[in-house]
Amino acid sequence: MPELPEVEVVRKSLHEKIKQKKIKKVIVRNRNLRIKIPLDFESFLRDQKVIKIDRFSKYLIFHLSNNSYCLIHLGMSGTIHLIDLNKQNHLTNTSFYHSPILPPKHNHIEIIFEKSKIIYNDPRRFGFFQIIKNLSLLKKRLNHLGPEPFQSKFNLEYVLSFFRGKEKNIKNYLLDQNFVSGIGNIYANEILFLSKINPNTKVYLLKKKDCEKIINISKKVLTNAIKKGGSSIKNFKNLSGKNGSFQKNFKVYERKGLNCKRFKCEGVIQKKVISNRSTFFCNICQK
DNA sequence: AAGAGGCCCTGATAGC
DNA sequence: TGCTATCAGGGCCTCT
Repeated sequence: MPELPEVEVVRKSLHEKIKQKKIKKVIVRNRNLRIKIPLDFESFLRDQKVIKIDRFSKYLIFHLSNNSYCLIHLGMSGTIHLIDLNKQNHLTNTSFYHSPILPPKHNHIEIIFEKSKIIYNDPRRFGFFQIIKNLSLLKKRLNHLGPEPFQSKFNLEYVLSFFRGKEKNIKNYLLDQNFVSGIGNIYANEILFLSKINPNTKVYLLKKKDCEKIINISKKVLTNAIKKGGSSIKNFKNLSGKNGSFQKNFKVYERKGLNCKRFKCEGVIQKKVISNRSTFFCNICQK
């Protein structure tokens, strides 16, 4: 599920529902997430107020009342579910994905407030929850991440200087969180299609114009995806109504063998593994 | 230093 | 039907 747009959609809903709420209780059922959850995690969070919920790249950041932070990453399969404790049901008016009936097997963490609770479900356990004690540690923790596509730092000069003399292909760089953060495999494919750039192109061969396109289209694609509520794919089950719909806009992702959607292009979408990730592109308009 | 590859883990699906 | 192989929206680590 989670690239920057999906995480942003989750952040918005969470912020709306639990900001200024006090944590009453925390339950951890499985501490073996990507980062092991320490034994004092529950007691640290208890009685903290969640001041607000931020996001950087694909990370959610809970600001806590004691000036510390809870950093959350959803990995490949992490989802957050909000339960109204009065109704013991999913709140259906949020943008939370997935079925109201959770397979409880992978409900690893619950954070309980007075009238609601959030459940963290993650079958593959590539996600994590981590307490960060203060702002400078938080900055240090996220320091390796490059700018988001929206930031002014992600500009032509930055991109050109990053690419100078580099041998790797462009697909690789869009997925490289040190270069630009927040883009994952789906949006990398979509951005390259809209930029008419072959994912295998070595970055030192890219023209100034190509780099400009990548910058502008990255912003556009992510913004648009956020507007549409993110992308809901695979085993996602509808709640009714307000789910992400950006998957309907996919031009190449999961479209192997289908006709190119570009006006008057006769191409067919190819699928190739590039640096261990499935890569989709048109054999004609992405030269 | 840069780049290739492997690994963490479970579940869904494809192919035999 | 039931087995095995492959693949999945991420990120980190090691080796060369």
